[in-house]
Amino acid sequence: MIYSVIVDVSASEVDRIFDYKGEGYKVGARVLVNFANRNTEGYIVGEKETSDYDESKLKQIIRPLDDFCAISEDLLKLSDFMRKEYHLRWVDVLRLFIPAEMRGNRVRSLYRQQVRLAVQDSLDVILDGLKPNATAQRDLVTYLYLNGASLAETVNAEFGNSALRALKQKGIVETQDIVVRRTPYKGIQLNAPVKHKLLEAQQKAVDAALADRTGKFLLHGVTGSGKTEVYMTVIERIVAEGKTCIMLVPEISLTPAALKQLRERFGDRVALLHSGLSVGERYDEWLRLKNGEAQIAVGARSAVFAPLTNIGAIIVDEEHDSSYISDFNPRYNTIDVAAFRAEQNGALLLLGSATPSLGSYYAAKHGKLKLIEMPERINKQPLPKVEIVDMSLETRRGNKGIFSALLKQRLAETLEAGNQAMLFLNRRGYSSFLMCTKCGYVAECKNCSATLTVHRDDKLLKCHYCGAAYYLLDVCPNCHSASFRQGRVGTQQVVDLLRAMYPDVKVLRMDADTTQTKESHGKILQAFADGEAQILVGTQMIAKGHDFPKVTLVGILDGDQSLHNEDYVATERTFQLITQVAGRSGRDKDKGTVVLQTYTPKHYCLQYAARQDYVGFYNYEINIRQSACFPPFSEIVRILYVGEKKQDCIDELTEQYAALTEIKANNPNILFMDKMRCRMERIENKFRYQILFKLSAEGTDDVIRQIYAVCDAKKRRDVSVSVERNPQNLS
DNA sequence: AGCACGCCGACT
DNA sequence: GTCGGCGTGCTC
Repeated sequence: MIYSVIVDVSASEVDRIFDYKGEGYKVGARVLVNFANRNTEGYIVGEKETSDYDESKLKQIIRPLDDFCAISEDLLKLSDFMRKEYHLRWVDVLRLFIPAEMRGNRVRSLYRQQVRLAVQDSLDVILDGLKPNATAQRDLVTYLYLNGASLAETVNAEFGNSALRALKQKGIVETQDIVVRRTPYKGIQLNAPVKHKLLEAQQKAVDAALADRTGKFLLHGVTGSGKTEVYMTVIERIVAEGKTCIMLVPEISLTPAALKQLRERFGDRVALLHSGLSVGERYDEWLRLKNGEAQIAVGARSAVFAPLTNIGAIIVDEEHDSSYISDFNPRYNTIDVAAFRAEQNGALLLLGSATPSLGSYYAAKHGKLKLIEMPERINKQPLPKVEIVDMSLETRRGNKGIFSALLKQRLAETLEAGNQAMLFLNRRGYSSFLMCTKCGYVAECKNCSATLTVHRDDKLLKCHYCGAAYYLLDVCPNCHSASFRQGRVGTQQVVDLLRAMYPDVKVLRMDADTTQTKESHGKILQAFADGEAQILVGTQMIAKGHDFPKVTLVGILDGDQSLHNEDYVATERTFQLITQVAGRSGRDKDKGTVVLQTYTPKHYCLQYAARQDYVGFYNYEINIRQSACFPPFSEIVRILYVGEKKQDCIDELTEQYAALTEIKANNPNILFMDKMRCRMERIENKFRYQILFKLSAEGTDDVIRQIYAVCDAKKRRDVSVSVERNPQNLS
């Protein structure tokens, strides 16, 4: 038999099928092959009788790499869809489907010695055969008789290693190597699951979803409306029918509390797939899904590739979350993938959010998704009151600080009442730039076209694009003046200011700088939940999914920040962010308030966000999108040219632009096309240029294929050309 | 991606 | 003379 193999080398030059000879392999299996004179791992993606290549020159597959077929037929089809849809290398897609450490044999199953009785006799008979003074041996035998087979390490710890050795020699016990599964969070204390009676709205939502087992649904439920319970009930029902489920959540919301709840509810039937697990744990959880020991996969976006068959439901929580869009290598949209898998398996797809993405809500409005609404909070609690503060008025009144008078007042009240506050500012560091007041010099990164951010706690200037760090300047390198002006306030400075204002109040900060290690993230949240601090200052990572009952005040320090980007999604993202941050306030009995500071208090986005009026915002924004012809009324495509040599990038772009101009000439689906430098012309010492397209919303498959073809024909080895469909940021 | 092959500059 | 720079081509 001849097998089509994709070798596990991520380079476009070898991302094509190579034929090998072999016998008895399964399509989808991982194999070892000799490629270009060295041994390489590969994936079998097809089998055939004859090869187009000179068959006498075909090499033999060396051996299989696993004792199972790593990639199912379904997933192989999905990989084919993805590589075509997103123009990805086949290997890069296949690599998504298996735990990373399986490649290069860096992880394997964990084996442990198990001890068991080797004889069938009754306990008395066995004990009779042992000397009365051999107490350890007698105890061990009794233990095994009562408890059955046990791990050698447990037994040895209890009865000593010599007892085991002696019994083994006598043939009374035997040992055997067995696979033990590494279970994540084994230590957590599980309580009996709390079964909430579903409220009417929840029951209706469940019924609606289960009424069509192959339907695609958008569940729009305000924060606190109890969506999680709906997901859980759907999963329970589907699993009871003998099918499997996938539930996707933003990585950040997989808190220990959420995991505990899942384990309590579903026990061993759930497998967790996320970055917090150890390598071995992740592999074992994957295997449990693969061989059917677990039926429910829960995890961040990559869990959409869970090795399940017979999937009955795929649930995507917080479907608007940007983490579902992988924005580099390999780029894909998790929701598209989920929809494909759902269709492939005849499963139901349930997308849920309090602030659905505009595209999803539009799809729901036009019948492509079935809309389920849950407009009320569980406890009928009012949503927090949002107070908008006009910061320009504040400045005119002489307050040049970052805190408005109202925020200071609310903060004082909150602390007075013994409650907690969260302050949100989507800008980390101390201040956004450093400028010499005398000559106007601004500190810039030497690898990127970016200004450097001041980081006062480690006395550094940092580049937020490439991570480079420089010593904080005492004097201007240009004119030697020692007087500097600082840019806009960042989280570090907010903390400093708060500490100066309230010397006795504990303040925690959570941003990319304070969460560099894996656990630090959870630690900060836990400390805040435990009341170790009264104020938490953070970037958008504090916005999602955490439930702090004592928080009664949320301050949004710079509500404008993300609003006035040239990006067409900026308004949508701002709305989602503010709604989410605001949702952190007053989750318990105490009523919450939100102070929203802005220089544009009349902006519709902020007005709707303040009223938590999603539908109002949607109607307004969708009109803007329509009149400006932005998604979902069109598709934005960008081709990105990146390379170390500026002229090479420009030359490659120019040539391809010429070819594309011809395509555009007779293609009405290309509404707009232009070439330009990127907003960040240089990142990490590489130059960046782009061609931007606006395509009509429908019937663009053919255009896309032509664009891909032009890109594939690139001539320069050291210029990378990539295509992004609906890119999330155009930096 | 790697690696071999091949063709021009400055060194013991 | 030759060691080694990196441009180019190939991998079933």
